[in-house]
This record gives sequence, C-alpha cells and structure tokens, in this order.
Amino acid sequence: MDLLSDLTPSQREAVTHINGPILVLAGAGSGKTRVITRRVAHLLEAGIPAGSILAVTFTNKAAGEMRERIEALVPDSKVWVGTFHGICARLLRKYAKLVGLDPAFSIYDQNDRRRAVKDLMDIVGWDVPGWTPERIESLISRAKNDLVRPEAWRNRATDHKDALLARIYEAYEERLQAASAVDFDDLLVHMVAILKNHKDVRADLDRRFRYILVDEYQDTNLAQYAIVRALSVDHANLCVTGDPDQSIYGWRGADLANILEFERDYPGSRVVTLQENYRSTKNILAVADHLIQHNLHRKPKSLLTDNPRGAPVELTIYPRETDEAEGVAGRIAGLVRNGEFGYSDIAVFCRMTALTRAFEQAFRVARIPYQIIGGVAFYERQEVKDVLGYLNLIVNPRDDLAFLRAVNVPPRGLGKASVDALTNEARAQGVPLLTLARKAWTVSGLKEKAARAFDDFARLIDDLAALRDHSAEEVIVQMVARTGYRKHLAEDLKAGEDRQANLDELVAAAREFDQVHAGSSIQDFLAEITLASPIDRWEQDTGAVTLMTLHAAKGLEFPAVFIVALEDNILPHSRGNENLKELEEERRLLFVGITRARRELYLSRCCLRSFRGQQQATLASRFLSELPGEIMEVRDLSEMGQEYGRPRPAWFGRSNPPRRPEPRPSAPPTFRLTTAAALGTPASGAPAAGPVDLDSLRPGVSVVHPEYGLGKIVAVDGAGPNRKGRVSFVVGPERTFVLAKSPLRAVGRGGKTP
DNA sequence: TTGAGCTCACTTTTT
DNA sequence: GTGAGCTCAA
Repeated sequence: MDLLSDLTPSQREAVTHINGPILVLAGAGSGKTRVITRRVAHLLEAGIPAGSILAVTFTNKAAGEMRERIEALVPDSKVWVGTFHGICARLLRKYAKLVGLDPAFSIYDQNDRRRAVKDLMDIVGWDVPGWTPERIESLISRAKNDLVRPEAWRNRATDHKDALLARIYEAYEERLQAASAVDFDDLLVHMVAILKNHKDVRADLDRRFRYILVDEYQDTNLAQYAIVRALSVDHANLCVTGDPDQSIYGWRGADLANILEFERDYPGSRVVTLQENYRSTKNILAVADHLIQHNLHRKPKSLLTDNPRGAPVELTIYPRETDEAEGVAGRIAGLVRNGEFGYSDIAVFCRMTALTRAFEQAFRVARIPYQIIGGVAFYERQEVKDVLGYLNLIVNPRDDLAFLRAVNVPPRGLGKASVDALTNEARAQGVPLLTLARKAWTVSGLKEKAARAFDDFARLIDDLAALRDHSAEEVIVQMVARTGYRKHLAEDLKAGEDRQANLDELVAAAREFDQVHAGSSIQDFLAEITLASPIDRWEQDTGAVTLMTLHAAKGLEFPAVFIVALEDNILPHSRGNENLKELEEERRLLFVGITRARRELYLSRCCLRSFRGQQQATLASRFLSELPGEIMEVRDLSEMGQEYGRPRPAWFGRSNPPRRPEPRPSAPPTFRLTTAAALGTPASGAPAAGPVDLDSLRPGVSVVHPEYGLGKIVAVDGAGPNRKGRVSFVVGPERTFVLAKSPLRAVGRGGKTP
C-alpha cells in the first residue's frame, strides 16, 4: 500500500522524516495517529529493523490500537509498542537486580499503596488533623514523578508535619523494597535510576531503541522525560507528537515545558505543525477556538477545517440535575429515533465520575443502552483482588501485602489478633510474613489453632507455588479448587452471583492472555492486569452510549458529544478555581472534550444540583461566557420549572439565590426502622400510606422498584428484618434486596398500591 | 473471630 | 444518598 498518497504535505513531511529529532505539533483532529502509524510503517519500509523501533503511548488502549494499525500496514512486525509504565515494567524484569529488586517483583496498585500509607500513618503516629491517606499518597506519587527522593524530604523538613511526611515516604520505600514490590511510579523511577547509574545499560538501550516515538508528549512528566532523554543521546531519532492545548495531566506532574522546549533540548530538530482539522464541523471548532483563546500561556494557533459548518452547538440550561439527565436522555433518544446516529455514536462527558449517577438512572428509565468508563475497574473488584493476592504471593513470596490479602480468604479463622501477632514478629525479625508463617509455632502469643492455620496456609501457597511455571489460568483454577473460594463467594447472597461471574471472567481473561501471549508467565499476566485501566476494556461499537470523564475522552472521537454539568466548581473544578495555571488546565480539559465531537455538540448545565445529598444552587461555568454565544443555540429551560413538577422558589434559576435553610434534622436512626410503616416509606420521603406487609413480598409476586422499575420476586431467603429477596427485573440484571430496607413494593394482588 | 450495624467521607482527573 | 471501612456485640 502507498503510505503517502493520501497525506497532506505536512503529514507527509512528518512521516518521511527518518533521522534526527522531530516535533509534530498536532492540533486536535489533525490526523496525528495516522501520522504516527504511517511513520512506523515508513520506517519499516525503509529497512529499519522492527526491533529498533519503540513507540510509547499514554494508555494501553492507545497502544493496542497503534499495534493493530501497524499490524494492518506491516503484518508481523515486532515493533515495541506500549505505555511508559508497561515498557518500564518489561525492562525492569530484566534489570531488576540493578536496583535491588527480585525479578519477580510485584506491582502495587493504588489500593495497595493506600493500605501501606494508612498503615504507616498509624506507625509513625500521624497526628496532624485534616490529612487523608489519599493526600499523602498523592504527595508521594507527585514526588516520585518529579524524581524527588525521601532524603530530600527529610533534609527539607522544617516542621513536625513535614518530618512525619518524610518518615512515611522513607518507610514506604523501605517497605516496598523489603517486599520486592514497586508502585506505578517506581516503574519509572527505577528505570530512571538504572539509566542514570549504569552507563552500559543506558548505551545498550539507546542503541537498541534507535527510533523512538512518543505520543501525547505534552503529558509527560519529569520521570518520563528523563527516560526518553536517556534513550536519545547517541541516537536522537526521536519523534514526539502532541498538542500543548491538550495537556490535562499537570496534576500528575506532567510538565508542558517538555514539549515547549523540545527544540532547545534537541538542537537541530525539525518541527512540523499539523493545523488542519479533519474531524469536526466549523461550528464545533469555532466554539473550541473561542474557548482556548482565553488561555494566556499558550502559543497562538488556530483550528482550520474544510468540513461543513454543521449544526449549531447547543447549550441547554436545565432546572435540576435530574432534568438535565432526563433532557440529555430524551435528546439522545431523539437522535437515535431520527436515524441520525446510533447509540455508539454518542458520548456523554463529565468532569467527575460521581456525576454519572443521574445519567445512569435517566438512561435506564429511558431504556437507553449505556456503558460507563471508570468507576470501579474490573481488576479492583474484591474477588478479583483476592485471587490476584494469591497469584502475587505465589510469584513473589516476599509480598507481604499479598499475604495479608490472601491469608484469611476464604475465612480460615485468622483474625486481626493472630495476623497482628505474626506481623509484629515478622517486622521484628525482618522476614517476610510467608516465611514466618511456615514456622508459626515459634511465634509467641499465637494460639495453637492460629499457628496451625498459618502453617496450613503456607503449605497451600507452597503447593500452588509449585505451579508457578504453569499458566495463570491453571493456577487460578487450582487455587479456587483448593480453597473452596467459589463456595465462599456463593455464600454472599447479595452479590455472590456477580462475584462468581467476575471470577469466571478473570479465569477467561487469564486463558485469553495465555493464548495471545504464548509462553508468558504469571508475572506477565499480573503486570498486564495491574497496569490495565478501565478505558482499555472499552469498545466503541457495542451499541451503547458511552459515559466517561473528560480525561478518559482524550484521544477519542464521537459523531455526537454531550458535555454536562458546565458549572463553576465542577468545570472548572473547585480546586482549579484557585490559580491561573490550574484554571487554564481546566479550560484545556473542556477544550479536549469539545474537540472530540465530529458532527454535533451539546453542552448543558443545571441550576440546582444535589451535592453530598444536599441540593445546592449552582453558578454557570465561567467558561460558558467564553464561548461564541452568537453562533450557538441557547435553550434556557430553567424558568420552566413548573413543568417539571413541584413549584419552586421565586429565585429559582437566577444567578445568586439565597442559600436554603438548614434541612430539618432527620429522625434518629434507631427510630427510623422500628415501624413497619417507616420500612415501607417510599423514596420520596412522603408519609407511608400504611404499614407494608413484608409477607406480601414472596416469590412470584410482582414488585416495583423506584429505580429499577418493574420486576418479579424469584426467591427469598432468611426471616424477619434480614429477609432477603432476589428480584428479576424487566430491564437489567437480577438484584437482591434486604426486603425490610428496600423500597420495593408489591404491585397487583396482595400489594399495596399508592 | 466474625458479622452486623453504624459512621463517615465521598467529589478530581489515571498509569 | 451511598458505599466502604470500622467498631462493637455475640
């Protein structure tokens, strides 16, 4: 295939440039991905061996897509494509010893890190109020990405708080090292250390990866920059692509200077600018352009397109968040009904995952299929983490966190007291928990029963560890068989079936991994899934509307896009309101969202939003006033509150409504559930019509749930206030409820109708 | 030691 | 309003 014929002169220039550094400044929708893949293909065609090409992307999904596209152009090429983290993980397996790690090191995810930080806060006696583990965790993460070591914190600490912080950071690092574990950031940090301290390795890798491509270069942080820099000393055939206007990861340490100063870093570099947009209509681009012009710290550039003008961008102002959700749902239903778009052509973007709830509900009611990106990732589910705990411990016996996760799952009578006794002794001796568990009877203060249980557990792990070189699937199946884990899951009446399904899915994922990566190890499987993100599992063509955050939307495009909740303190986020730098990043975030849209763009906000369960008046996002209102279609429905039901205060929808009075104190919880009438109170909070007879909720009875709609009880279990019922809904999966606490009401025979 | 209630924090954004 | 994690009772 001709790689160049359908490219513009600038694109062609970027594709055909082979030796020496090149910066491709690619505006949104300017065909950047196409340029990168073609460039790789062109390099291969020019006779560059695939093994000397390294392509770095930001997400696994982007990596997968690029691999696919390269594959389509040049089948069977062995180009290295991956994320910074993934690539570093692979390299680190090889060079682990250089940084004092076992090659079988574990990768700790955010959860693991949080547990460790929390634990260390207790150990150092954290006493500064107002600090959550998350906050400390993100400081540590930020330090690592900025290549700041614990010693620097210690030396700089001037007050009590900073000294404690330094101790936590230091102890955290020690703990990771002792467990031969790394967190996400360490993958980069260790790599940087290796490249810096081992000249031979650096030179080898520089030579090996003669041609490097880095996508989304505007989002690289110092650690990533250092890695790229170290690999481009002797062979600076470095091609970076990016768009400063799409830098949205400053909070994670991304430094715009990396891209802005590329030419200074790499003298003699070529710069190619891709300006023309092939994605969006003129109207959409005009809105994006107006907005981004408000960023002061920016190289001026404009977005051009030959695409048609298209429909005007619509801004709708709704009274309440439920109205917004319903309005968007209605609009989507209309677009699909007209045959204009399919569900998978449509995406809804919001600033925070927490905002998706109202939309989920509205979509469910409107029978609109949807998928959410984000939220609890599959691999963070409890049952999945349980199994992964076992796998991690098998692979890396020093992984204490994995030990703690696995040791009492399923419950084998090892509670806090026993585990604490073991942990304390292990700390004192400086040995891994699993090692000590093998001779648990030597631990003082441990009951014989507990010692036996530890011993059994250690044997179990040893037995499973014998399978270390088998496939991940095999080990999981064995683990489940030997521990009765499935039975344990089944005991959870409420979510047991979902959990078993998740377990099956994990097994399937392991099987698939074994098939795709023949000859790979359990470690590889663990690394892959630990580094996986929700967006990686997303597929565009599932016939469902996609609901995701603006951050997740980067790099994607949709024919129709809705951006919701354009309100101050949401977008821009409250923390982004404080300084100009963060405000500009928030603006770029909205810019990224707008430029995802191909044909139609719908913006919306509402005037009253419930926050933490409380209704609060909102302010319009300041960004709305930065858009070209004259070419947009603005629909203000905020004055139409009457149509949405309840009458509302006169100030409704005005800019600065008075605060609502404090809500009346709710009845004490003990009182709340003592009467049958209270149990049956509908969600609206209106007084119950009368006592609800729990006995009317029995198998076969039709019920209605305010959220999930109509269903039928298929099973009940237990008695009294804990009686649980399983309901099969007309739409959606079966769900289980504690009947006395659920808002379920029987309909038809035997039930009370409102 | 375990389970069930209760409290409380959640609201950035992700590898 | 809600889920996760924690404390307290059995």
